[in-house]
Amino acid sequence: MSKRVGIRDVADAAGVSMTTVSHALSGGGVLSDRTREHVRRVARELNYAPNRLASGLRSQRSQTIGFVSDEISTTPFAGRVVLGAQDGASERDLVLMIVNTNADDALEGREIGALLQRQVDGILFARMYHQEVEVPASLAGVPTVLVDAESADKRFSSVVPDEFGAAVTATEHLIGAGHRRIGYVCNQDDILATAGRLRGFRAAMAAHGLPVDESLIVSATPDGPGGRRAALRILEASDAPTALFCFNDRMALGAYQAAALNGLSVPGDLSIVGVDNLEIIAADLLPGLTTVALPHYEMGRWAIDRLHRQIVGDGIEPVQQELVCPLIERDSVAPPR
Amino acid sequence: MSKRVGIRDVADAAGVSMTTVSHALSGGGVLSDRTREHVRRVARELNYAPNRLASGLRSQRSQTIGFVSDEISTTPFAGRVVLGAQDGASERDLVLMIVNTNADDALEGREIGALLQRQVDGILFARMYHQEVEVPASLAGVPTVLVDAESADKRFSSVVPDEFGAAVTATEHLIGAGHRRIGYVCNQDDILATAGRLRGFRAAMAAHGLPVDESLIVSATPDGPGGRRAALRILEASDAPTALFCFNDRMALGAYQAAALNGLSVPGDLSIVGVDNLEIIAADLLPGLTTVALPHYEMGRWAIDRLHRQIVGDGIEPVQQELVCPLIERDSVAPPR
DNA sequence: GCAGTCAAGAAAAACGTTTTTGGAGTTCGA
DNA sequence: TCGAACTCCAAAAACGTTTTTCTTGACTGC
Repeated sequence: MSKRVGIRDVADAAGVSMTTVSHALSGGGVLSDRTREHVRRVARELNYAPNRLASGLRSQRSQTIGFVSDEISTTPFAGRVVLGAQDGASERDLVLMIVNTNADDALEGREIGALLQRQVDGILFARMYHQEVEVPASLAGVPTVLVDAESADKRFSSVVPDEFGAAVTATEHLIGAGHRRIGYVCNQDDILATAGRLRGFRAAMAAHGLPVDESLIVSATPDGPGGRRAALRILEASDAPTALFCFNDRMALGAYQAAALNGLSVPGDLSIVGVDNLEIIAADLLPGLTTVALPHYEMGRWAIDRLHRQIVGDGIEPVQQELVCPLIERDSVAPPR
Repeated sequence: MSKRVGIRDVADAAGVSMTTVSHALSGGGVLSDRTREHVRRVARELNYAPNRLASGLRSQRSQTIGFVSDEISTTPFAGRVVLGAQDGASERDLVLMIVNTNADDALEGREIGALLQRQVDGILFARMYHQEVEVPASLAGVPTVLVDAESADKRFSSVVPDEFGAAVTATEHLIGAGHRRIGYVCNQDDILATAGRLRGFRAAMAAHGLPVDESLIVSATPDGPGGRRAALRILEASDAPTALFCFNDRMALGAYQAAALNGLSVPGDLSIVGVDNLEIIAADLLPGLTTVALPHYEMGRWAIDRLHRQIVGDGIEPVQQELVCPLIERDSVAPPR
């Protein structure tokens, strides 16, 4: 392993100047096709790979994107968003620098500083649950796209799931199967997803002329035990529903347990639809859970695409984008008895 | 937002040379305490943050670590490893560049190249399931630590879970509760985890003088349906076991389903222990699943720590490290009837 | 009181690129 | 035929640091 091969070595080997090599490889400048081809071949033979630190220093483009997330840990969602962003980045020869802030403002400031010091060309500011955020002041001059998050400051582009549409899709799927009394296992946390899905549920019911029985809407913590408690409450109603729409798949898992405890079979006695398409739960449940997928991967890709255009293209207007949530049909929905 | 403030601005403002500023901030060189303090205060006032591209270019230290993973997507494990690595990195003022190879060798080569071009100081080469790997030739001269992976090439440090110990812990927990006939819901894939846990299971049984009934060891795909199938097979034995050790939590979820299908209650009629401590499954199951946690977070941290020492300290010997897997007790284990 | 150390800091070189400027040869219009 | 315009490429400056080398003055030991 001798010395790393630099642009100078390529220039010498090809019998041209460094300038010419740079132009030949980047496609810039005016060069005869013959020279360009020649240089490229020599570069390939020498296995030349430019030092991006140097090139970034000179050109003020590091070809690197910062990804700031609040918690990458507990859910597999984070991974999907990151994966989408990475795939998009990879296609554009970009690399992602990922930092995690543990929802700690001081740490967030430090980590963003670390990214800025490394001259990232732009930043993806991501949250793991769809929510409203305040964008840190340090990002003022930096191209930034919000992921699974929205800001009151509309100068930032953002991409979020269409929560309202997701709930409409799920509810209409149940209505389409013939259900008329439908319960909603709701999240008790006051986040944008909660409000959006509840509105969607009501809107879908209304659109089909179905009354919403408020006693069939019960809120709880958005996890298995919460779903179980909420579902049990709903099922003890005198006129129990034949179907349940659950805020997410973890709550749906709880609803399965509640059904089992009440001696109800899914989907025979009770149809269930979730949201998230949490592979690990939805596919492993018995029967498989019909659910509405959140477009995590797509959000990651969309965000990189947008960010990249904001960086290279000039004067692109910011956009607030909502992405559709597709229904994933499995076996937890059937016509009512 | 005028021009970015550089080291030259600090020098001018403090009335010293750039050299002095550099030394004052980095702690190197010989400077009087008075000058050092003065420069530091001025730098803070100006909000100076060095350009890491430039400093990396000159010092050949980018303060950046590459993280190469095969698939960050489907499991939440990846997130835990990354989080551990990030926390470790953050403490040392390092940043992680994360790339994903989708288990595609060509892409892997390209992505590693992208990292190397950006002059990462070292690389974490991670797999999402404990397995044997061939380290790409391009990493030959680069400080590298293997995470959740081992190589025949012992010049690389690596960190993996103690699979054997995990199985021993789980099995002994069941034996300690009084069980003597224990089934093993095994993974059919031939990966290191499979072999290690099976050996651990056998060793623990043998250590307590218990016979291993081969018909109580059934392999299947390592997911919910696989676990269900395997558990059903085991439970149809004439002399059914009173406890099941499952390769992972997803299979354990399948075992719960099998128990329910056989009218067995957990843990009254059947005790179950899993591996992974997949929060989403283990905590949401009813009853909560007792399981052995895999040290993903710890592996990430350990790897960064090791890598950092390999980078700064010279001539550190490579180490193959196994990390212990702690038992997480919930409610799926009880004495046999 | 003089060569030799030493402390403190400045000047300059270096890192590996990209970009700007410049220069030699060719073609072209008048 | 002469300058202008163009083509192709090279030389040099620039990016913002760190590191090496150099300078200056003060202090030692004898």
